[in-house]
Amino acid sequence: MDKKQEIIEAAFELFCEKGYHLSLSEIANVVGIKTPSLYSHFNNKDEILELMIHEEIYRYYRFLEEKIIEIEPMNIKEAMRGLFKFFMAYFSEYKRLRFWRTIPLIPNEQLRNSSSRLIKEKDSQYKQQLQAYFMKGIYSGEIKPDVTESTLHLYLCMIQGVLDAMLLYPNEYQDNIFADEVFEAYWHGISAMKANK
Amino acid sequence: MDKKQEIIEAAFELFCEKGYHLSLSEIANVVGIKTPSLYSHFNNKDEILELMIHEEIYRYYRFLEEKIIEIEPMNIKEAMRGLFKFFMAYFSEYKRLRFWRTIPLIPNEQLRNSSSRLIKEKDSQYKQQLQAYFMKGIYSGEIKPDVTESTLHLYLCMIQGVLDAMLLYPNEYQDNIFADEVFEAYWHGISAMKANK
DNA sequence: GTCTATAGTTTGATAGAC
DNA sequence: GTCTATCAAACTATAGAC
Repeated sequence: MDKKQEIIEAAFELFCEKGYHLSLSEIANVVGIKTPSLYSHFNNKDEILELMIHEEIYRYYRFLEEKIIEIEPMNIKEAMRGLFKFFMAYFSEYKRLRFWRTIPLIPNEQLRNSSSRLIKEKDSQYKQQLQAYFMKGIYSGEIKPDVTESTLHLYLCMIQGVLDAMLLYPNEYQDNIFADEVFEAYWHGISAMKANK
Repeated sequence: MDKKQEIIEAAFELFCEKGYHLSLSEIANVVGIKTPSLYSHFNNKDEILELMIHEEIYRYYRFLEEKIIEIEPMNIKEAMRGLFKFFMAYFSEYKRLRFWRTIPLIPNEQLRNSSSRLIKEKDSQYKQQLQAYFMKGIYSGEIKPDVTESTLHLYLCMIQGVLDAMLLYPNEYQDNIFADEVFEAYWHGISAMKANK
């Protein structure tokens, strides 16, 4: 494999574990070279981190876009459940949870900002698509007609909240029973159906 | 003021900003002494951090317990809204948001575990109280009778999710309009009242 | 309790041989 | 591209004078 890519992947693993303060010597050790050799591929530490972080962000949103397309033909409940399960599946790898939670806490302001900005851009794109699906669910009569778009925000908050629980209680929320029940509680609140026990 | 306490408070500020890798020289600088003088008050860096972190955790849950008692006589909607607003008020100080989000990511395993354990203990206590209030709301007819206790988990997830948005988008979600609307969307889903638009 | 001086380690980064 | 040798800086921590 390309050495440059190997370095980036090692940096990813270490970043998930140690955050911004991963050391170049650890990276070099993982890929089997000495620290100064890293400088044949990158100009400095931040360049490695920036490339690695942006790569994972793009990768994640590529997955998400695929999923968004996949759920498009479904009815709104199955679509929202499917997307919910996508998040649970992606973040069932604990290191990914740590990766995303670490980004807003990066001490290097420039790197933190460039990463946060990229996430915001991508976020607003897929949320617009989601918004459209949601409205369709209201028009089709699957969702109660009197819900506001804040109900979609509630959905997204719910997802973040479940991920938080998974971060604070690793091992305990792996089975996803907790997550599934929270989703059902959410759906129960917005469903137009009366007896969907 | 007690020098020891001054050190702890300086450590808190710096921890919120830089996480575990705050340096002793920065702490010493803030409180106006030289680095080695810190060792007259503490045995090592981790001891400062552990004391500081545990102190803030206790402080937070003391506030929370007070609030829990305060909302007890209210009807369930006002109680849940009041508690929600408590979280928003406490975490409107950005550094506190960073403090709590940093804890699960502390690289020092021992410190991370001792802190996480304390949080879990305190969490389970207040969640039991909250559970009791919630059930009361169901029995009193304010909450739809067919909701499960996962609906309470949804409430807690919602709170975490709103805080996440505040962390990723500082400045933008300060006004709390977003937060209030999400709460209303939540309540709308569980309220027994039909036309509470 | 606070200081100066200092030890011992690790870090990110560079120079230059091969 | 990778190495050895090396640098300057930062870090936690200790010894010992006052």
